[in-house]
Amino acid sequence: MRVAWQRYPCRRHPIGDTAKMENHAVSSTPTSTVDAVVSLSKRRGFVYPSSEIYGGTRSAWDYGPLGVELKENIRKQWWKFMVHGRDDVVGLDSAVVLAPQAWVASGHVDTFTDPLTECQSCHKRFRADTLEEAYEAKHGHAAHNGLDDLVCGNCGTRGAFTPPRQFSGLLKTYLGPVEGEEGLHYLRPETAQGIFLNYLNVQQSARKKPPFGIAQTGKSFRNEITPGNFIFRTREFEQMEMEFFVVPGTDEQWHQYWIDTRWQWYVDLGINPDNLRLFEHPKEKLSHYSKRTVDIEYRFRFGGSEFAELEGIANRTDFDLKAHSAASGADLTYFDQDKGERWTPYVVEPAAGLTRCVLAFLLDAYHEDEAPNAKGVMDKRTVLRLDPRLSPVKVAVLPLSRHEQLSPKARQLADQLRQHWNVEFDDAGAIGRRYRRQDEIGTPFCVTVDFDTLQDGAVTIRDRDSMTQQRVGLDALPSWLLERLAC
RNA sequence: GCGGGCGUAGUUCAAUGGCAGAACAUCAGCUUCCCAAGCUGAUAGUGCGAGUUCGAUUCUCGUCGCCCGCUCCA
Repeated sequence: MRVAWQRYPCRRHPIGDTAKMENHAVSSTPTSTVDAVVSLSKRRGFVYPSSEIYGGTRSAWDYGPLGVELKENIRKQWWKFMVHGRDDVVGLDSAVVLAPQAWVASGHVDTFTDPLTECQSCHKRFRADTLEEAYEAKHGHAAHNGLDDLVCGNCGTRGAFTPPRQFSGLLKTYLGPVEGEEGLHYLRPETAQGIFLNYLNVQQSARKKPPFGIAQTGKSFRNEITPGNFIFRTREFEQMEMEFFVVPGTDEQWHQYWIDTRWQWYVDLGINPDNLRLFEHPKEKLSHYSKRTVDIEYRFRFGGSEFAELEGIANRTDFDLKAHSAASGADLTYFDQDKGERWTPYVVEPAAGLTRCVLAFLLDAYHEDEAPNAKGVMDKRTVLRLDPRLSPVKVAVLPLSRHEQLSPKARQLADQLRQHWNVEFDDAGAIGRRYRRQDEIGTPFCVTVDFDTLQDGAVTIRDRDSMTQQRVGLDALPSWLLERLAC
């Protein structure tokens, strides 16, 4: 009944000395960080395969007790940074199912539908429309017999293409009592359009004038041909998007501003900048709405590629507002009183993948090092060096033993701290083991109640990163923690 | 969707056409336990479904899932 929790066969990017391991690709069992994180995720309750007891489903993964904390903490930090921390951005939470016309106007119904064909000789897949366009460009006329006249660019076989199949990236659903074309709606493939549809509402009710932004987080759905790489590409995923409306002509400066600002966000939350890079989309491959797009990529170290997209920062120009204005008849222009002009704002969009962020933060935080165990022997220690703002559990309260005097006292302390933070109480097993358990899930502080506590009213605080201990009085404990857990 | 590889406790691995084992992890208990300590005990598995067979975890087929490639781009 269980989904096979198979290790990635990728042996190219083991932990530690990559170059050394490449020379020994056949030796032992090298483990990539992705492997280790996938395994940890299930074991400790960050991420599970969805519908596992039914054999699983490719479309999604489920977030367990620790995963939901991490995901929500990332969302919270994004919102704090992008909305609460700024005077020029406000929030929104629009519906997942919008009026279907919105997706026609936005271009998604057209551009998310690709006629795919496959060469029966070499099984390589192509978009039928681009093949036909290429033929026409080369020969000056359309192919008389359609795909049958075309030669496979990969293997050279002529006329081996299958009839094109329409492949839509949009997930459909049917609303209303009768399942029919009248009820056809789409699940949003991006949260952005909900923002554009509410542009006028927000602009007027929040009394904002460009430059200003509207931010929204939430689920989006895409009928990906091939989901994969753990939670990197799924058909159901979560986004954190902000549409920033600016005066035309200032869009390029704002675009650069958001590229820099978003980069800084990741670094500030602990991502190693060496694992980040920018990727400039080639002009000919830009999305239908974009004038320029720069991705922030993270070194995920998947089998096929080192870096992959974490966030895309696009200059969407006035494409969306103009398209919705034309299709709906609504006037989405802005009247500039200073200039006495009416114009349609340009839009700069930092669009991040929340679920991708979960993976990036997990991978970047994952460390294996050595620490002496009780016998003084060096032992493997797995530690998630998450920024405390992101840690699922902020404080673990651990009685030194299960002695009848310690556990109740520790429980009491845990209940007290729980009013401020997500706190875990654990009295099962040896103290060293419990420290290691907390290391593995990234808990920054462990508070130990011991026999001295009963006398002096103080506890031992153990720091995850420095592996140091210090004694703090119970009265001073909340403020001590508050100072270090600014969240 | 197509091609290739893979599927045994939570994890890492054994074994077998005839009762599926271990280690670690987990849980319970003992120990004034500060970095996965020790002792005792317990839970737990052949992804799912057919077929061949007296008997299938093992052989065959299908299916589901994972990995690689085509593709997708938050």
